[in-house]
Amino acid sequence: MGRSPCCDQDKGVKKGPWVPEEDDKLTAYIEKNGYGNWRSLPKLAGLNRCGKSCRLRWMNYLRPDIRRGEFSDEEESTIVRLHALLGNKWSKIASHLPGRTDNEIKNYWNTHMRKKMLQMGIDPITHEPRTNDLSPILDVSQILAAAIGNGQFGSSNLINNNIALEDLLKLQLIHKMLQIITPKAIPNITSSTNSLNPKLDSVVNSFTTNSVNPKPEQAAIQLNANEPHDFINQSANEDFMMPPFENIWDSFEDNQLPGLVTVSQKNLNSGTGMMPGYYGDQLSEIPSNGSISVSPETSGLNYPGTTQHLTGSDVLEDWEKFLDDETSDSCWKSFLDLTSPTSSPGPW
DNA sequence: AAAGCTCTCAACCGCAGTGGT
DNA sequence: GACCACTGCGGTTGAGAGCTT
Repeated sequence: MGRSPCCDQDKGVKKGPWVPEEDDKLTAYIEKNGYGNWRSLPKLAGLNRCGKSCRLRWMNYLRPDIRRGEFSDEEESTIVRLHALLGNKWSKIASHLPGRTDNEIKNYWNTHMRKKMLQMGIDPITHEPRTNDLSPILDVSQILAAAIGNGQFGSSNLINNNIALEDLLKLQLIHKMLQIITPKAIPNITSSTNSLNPKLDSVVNSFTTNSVNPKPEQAAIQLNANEPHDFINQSANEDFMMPPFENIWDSFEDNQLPGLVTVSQKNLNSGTGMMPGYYGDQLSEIPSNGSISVSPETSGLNYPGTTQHLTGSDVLEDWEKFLDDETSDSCWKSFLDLTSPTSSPGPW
């Protein structure tokens, strides 16, 4: 429509907070004449304001039926109900709350109720429980990052402790998977440790990219083709630094996860233990329609014991089975024990 | 006590909708 | 149907009050 703003032709009109004299003038005029033509009202009322500003002041502040003060519990629940129904239609919500203005409700929502809902774990937009609230899992990652950062992994303790390395890799794996599922909710972990030990890095890589899940010892032997290294029996005095968290994973291509890290003694011995949702060492993304289209032919890999999944729910079912499976039971039990706040202190 | 930070909310801005010509 | 005037709405801003360090 290309219309100029209402105040353009009222050059020199006052802006900003209203003073009591202005309020009095506006109130007196409207009480005597009523309101109708906001554009001409300021002149008639003797105000150096634009009509829009006068209307807003009257509607949001001076109107005699304005109700001030705290919102009652009943008003709050009405707002929540109506917001769930109408969204940010503040004027419509206000029409159900006598004496409250759209501006007041909007402000109250943005400053109080939004916060309250977030604290309750409810998404203030959808009014659904927040499914992306992964703070407990993030905490695990934070523990890991802190452990790496404060140097607890910077000693040979880790090297002499396969359990610790296993647990570390489990954490990494979970973190990476969560990043793929909800990349926005799971940020990259940045470690304060910047010096990357290429030896250990290659160990971790061979560990995690090997689809047959080698024992840590085997991985250590493969550490460097040109320079075989006794990783496990490395001297306690040798300065080993854990690679920054993200470096371990940056070596993988997008949407591609490594083969499963050894998860239990049983798996260790059998060399099995593929995670559901994997096609060999390829993880296919679950598209929005829930169906997956990766064939073993295209991936070139097909491992015994893995299922071909057609839908996202298949993958989830397999995950459930995997998590319930006694073969992985000990792995997850020890992992959960390790990360539980009530557990005895772990390797970090 | 003072400086810095956070929070609140009145007011502004731009745009969409509506009705009149 | 095109244009214009006006109203109403929702997002955003910024001054000042309150709180923390």
